[in-house]
Amino acid sequence: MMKATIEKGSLYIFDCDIDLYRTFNCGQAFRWKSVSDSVFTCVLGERIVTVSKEADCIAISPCENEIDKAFYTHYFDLERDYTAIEDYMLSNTVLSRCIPYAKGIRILNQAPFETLISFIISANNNIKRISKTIDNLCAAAGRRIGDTNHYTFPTPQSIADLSIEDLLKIGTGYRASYIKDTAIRICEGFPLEELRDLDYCTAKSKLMELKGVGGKVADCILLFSLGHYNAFPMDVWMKRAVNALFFNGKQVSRDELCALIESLGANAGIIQQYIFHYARQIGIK
DNA sequence: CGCCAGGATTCGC
DNA sequence: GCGAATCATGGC
Repeated sequence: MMKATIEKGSLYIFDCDIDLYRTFNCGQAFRWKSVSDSVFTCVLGERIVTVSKEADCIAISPCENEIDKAFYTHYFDLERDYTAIEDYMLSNTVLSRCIPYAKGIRILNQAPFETLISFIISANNNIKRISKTIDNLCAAAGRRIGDTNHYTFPTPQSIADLSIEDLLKIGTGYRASYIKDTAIRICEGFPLEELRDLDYCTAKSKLMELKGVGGKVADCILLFSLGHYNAFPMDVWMKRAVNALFFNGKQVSRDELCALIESLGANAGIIQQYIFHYARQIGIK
């Protein structure tokens, strides 16, 4: 059990080996900004959240009550035993290579609609520009918080209300119509939150009904916002990493890939994120 | 400048 | 069901 206390508007978690930098920069989230080496900030829901770490203690604010604490516990996936996952990886000759580069990553439980739109934007795009485009989208259609430079992520309706020209100006490129169409589908009642309770394959198929959502983007949404930890997103980095790490550089068949993912078990998606970050850190080719 | 990016869609077979 | 062309655009 994690040790935690709420004090003076902050939540303190003790004996926590999360690596904040890796967690916020491993390609699962696009809006966290670093204030310093150990302090990061992001808008979550309607408020500006700040997280810092000193030794093995992380501080999260604002936190006023048990409801806030429960939100952060879920968001940062604090109840999961990541040590067990990392120990499993260390026991595997191939996976152990990722640990020095990726130890301390947590899979965040992000807001599904934000994750959906963010990963539609991610298609055939680079992480720097994805972040910038999302920031533009928030400034254009989100709500400004006080007189700060922070904005909430837009509601489905406020994105649906944007014109294609607006979305192009923001920098979404050819994904503009996908974003608008998908936002409209959500407004019309697409059961995004309910995908959490469906089995993985059914939830993935349902997501892929949305414009701009193919298999890889669906896996990202399932893994980063809907609790499907077996989802295993395969982008260009992961393809290179899997080829290099598990198949000695040879091309992989679909069946071989499925067998590999299956062998990684219920936490395959979490392991995937460690591999992904490793691949990017070493600049795998 | 040319190539790349957490790919999806569309089309032809 | 599978390969190839196409898509918009900043980063490097």
